[in-house]
Amino acid sequence: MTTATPDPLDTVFAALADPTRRAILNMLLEDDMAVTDVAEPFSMSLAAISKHLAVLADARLITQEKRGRVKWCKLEPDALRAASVWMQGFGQFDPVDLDAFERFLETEFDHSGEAFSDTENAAEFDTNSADNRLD
Amino acid sequence: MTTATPDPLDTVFAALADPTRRAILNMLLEDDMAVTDVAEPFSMSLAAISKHLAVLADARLITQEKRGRVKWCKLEPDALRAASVWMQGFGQFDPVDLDAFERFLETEFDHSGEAFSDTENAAEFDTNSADNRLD
DNA sequence: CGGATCGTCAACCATCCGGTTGAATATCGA
DNA sequence: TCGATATTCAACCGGATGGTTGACGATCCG
Repeated sequence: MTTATPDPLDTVFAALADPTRRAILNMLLEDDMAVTDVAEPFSMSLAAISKHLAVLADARLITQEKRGRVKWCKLEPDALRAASVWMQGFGQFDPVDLDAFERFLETEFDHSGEAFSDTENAAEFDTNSADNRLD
Repeated sequence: MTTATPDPLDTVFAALADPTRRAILNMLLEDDMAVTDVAEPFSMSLAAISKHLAVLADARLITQEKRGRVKWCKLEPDALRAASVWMQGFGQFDPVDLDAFERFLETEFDHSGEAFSDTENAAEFDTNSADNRLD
């Protein structure tokens, strides 16, 4: 709904602030998934996951398309990139420079290392119970 | 305090999810500031700003050092970089669609190539009241 | 048709969050 | 010492969040 139309970064960062939702994004990195399949590894109700997905969709981090009776969830990385670029501004103590960003993408993406921790890919989430925390 | 020791990314993203706090970070990009000076451009109580700063400090986005009776706030970009790295894992997911990305940016950083600095520094914030919101 | 599956909705609950105000603490400076 | 300045603390409030359960509307399939 988003009746108040807040700053897009508000909703993006708020969506990213929840470990369950970040884990969902990691899962969707692999492939598009149905809601039920997204919910499967988590120890929480389907309704809760459905809400999380709604939050992600509201932040435009994912899109959802209903085909038949199953609703497919798809990662939508543009919003993430926007947030990422916002942060890059701090990393380099410089106003955002799209060209520099593009250069960055081209150079840094090829060493396709595992960028994120994969702590959250860990086959069985139980987001509350501190398994997936290392630092 | 942070009694529950949650994932660092939780607190970082949660801290970034508030426009007042992002504005504060932008201000600290310029220079270290005392709490009172941080509060000055905002139309909210000093106590509220003090709380915001505590949130930022808890997320390690800033550090605070008390010299005399004034507490200096200093930007600490390492945490931001960590979050940034996390997000880049998603960036490489796709061939980068810079056009779509740029469109998204425009909804966020309205005018000019000057991404932040002054859009949110605009002499008087009233973060709730829709001045700096355009979408 | 009728039953199983997919997903959301509605109500409810506990907790967190962002803000307020007023009092308290600490330090500076005359 | 006394008053002004800097900052936090404590209590409170309304609204958002994250979770639950149970009922419900669709859709598939035998």
